Amino acid sequence: MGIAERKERDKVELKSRILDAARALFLEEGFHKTSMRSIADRIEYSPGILYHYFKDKNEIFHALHIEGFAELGRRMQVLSAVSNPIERLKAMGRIYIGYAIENPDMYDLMFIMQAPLDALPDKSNWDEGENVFNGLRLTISACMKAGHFKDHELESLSFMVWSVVHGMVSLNIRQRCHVLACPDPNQCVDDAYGAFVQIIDRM
Amino acid sequence: MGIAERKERDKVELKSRILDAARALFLEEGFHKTSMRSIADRIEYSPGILYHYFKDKNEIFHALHIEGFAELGRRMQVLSAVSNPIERLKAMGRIYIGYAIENPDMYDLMFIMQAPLDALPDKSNWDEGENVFNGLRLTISACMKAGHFKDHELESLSFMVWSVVHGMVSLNIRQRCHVLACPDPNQCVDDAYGAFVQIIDRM
DNA sequence: TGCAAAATTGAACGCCGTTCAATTATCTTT
DNA sequence: AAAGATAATTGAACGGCGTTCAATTTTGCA
Repeated sequence: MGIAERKERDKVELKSRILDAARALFLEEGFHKTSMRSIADRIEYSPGILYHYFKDKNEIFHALHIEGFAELGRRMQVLSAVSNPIERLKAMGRIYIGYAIENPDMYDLMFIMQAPLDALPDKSNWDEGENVFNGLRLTISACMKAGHFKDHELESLSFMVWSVVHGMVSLNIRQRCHVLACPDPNQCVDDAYGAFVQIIDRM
Repeated sequence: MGIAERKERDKVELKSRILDAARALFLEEGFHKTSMRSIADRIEYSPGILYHYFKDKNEIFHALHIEGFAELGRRMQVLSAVSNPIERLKAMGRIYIGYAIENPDMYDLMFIMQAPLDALPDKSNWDEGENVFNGLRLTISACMKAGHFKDHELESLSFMVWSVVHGMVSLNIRQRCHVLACPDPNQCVDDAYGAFVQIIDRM
């Protein structure tokens, strides 16, 4: 039955063409201008077709947000080469921040917007986020086993570390950093992360 | 000219009735369900009237976001009674977090959403945010004068501290905290802030 | 070739923010 | 008190949105 297989290939192909169009529009024009109609326009199909491949708009953006996590995970892989857990933790932060600064819209989709989460069957099952946070948890756990962060609790400390980096980049992405004296947003984040690293180094 | 004054009063009154309706809808139903039509419905006027009192929807939400900052500022006033700068800094964080947890939608509007900023004539003039950040800056500056945070730079450290608390509450508000072991969001934030305070206390 | 099944369409529904000519209400002047 | 001017208010209309679904076209098979 080669035909059924070819049909399956066609379906997969159109699905990925839809995602290509959605991704391009999202990165070029932003979330609001990426409408179901504009996606359909770009692939030269009628709007209705999108609903045979995705339940709704949220599901399309959920798929895109998974791509973002795949890329972030890829970047995190270099960390396996860093054996010192404290160095690994610091490098992890730099990678996280680097991804956010280089892909602000993707970061926004992954960690700020509601859309991708609304496509989740069960809200407490955000696997993509869980993977990233687990990486952080493991690294901080290794730091503690190596004698750092005495008198701290793993979970709270992990969440606090995540909060520092998320706070910095999300304040930037959502335009709240004009209150800072430093005019260059990237510089602000680098400096503030530097201050955080300095603190970590003394723990 | 009592008539002109009464007319002025009427204008102000209707304007605040519009804001009352917008505020109520926003807090009851969220941003998306607070449409110009639903606001107009609630005050029993036609939709067009809103545009004689506000330039657009963003301006309405800008006005609401100012109310939020007024309340946050009011809460911050108790800090003048805390003379020890480190204690003041720690209390400031608790007030900030408390406001965010008790008014998640308002916090979202003030520090996450784009709408209120899009009503700003000049994006770099976000006075409300600047006031809050200045309070933080001054307190940290006092801490440094008292001998804390040696080898740290005021601006970077202030931004980092802001990032910690903003990160914690915004990850909560935008539903990214289900990855945490602790099931109660408030508890997570309290514990993570506790970890941060513990670090500050040793600096 | 004809028929069932699958893929695709595009009009329609009920929303949205915004605009503006037309209408109504109010104040001023005679 | 009437008429005219001014201000306040209306509501229909525009173009857009996400989504649905009967109708149509395309495809695979007997």
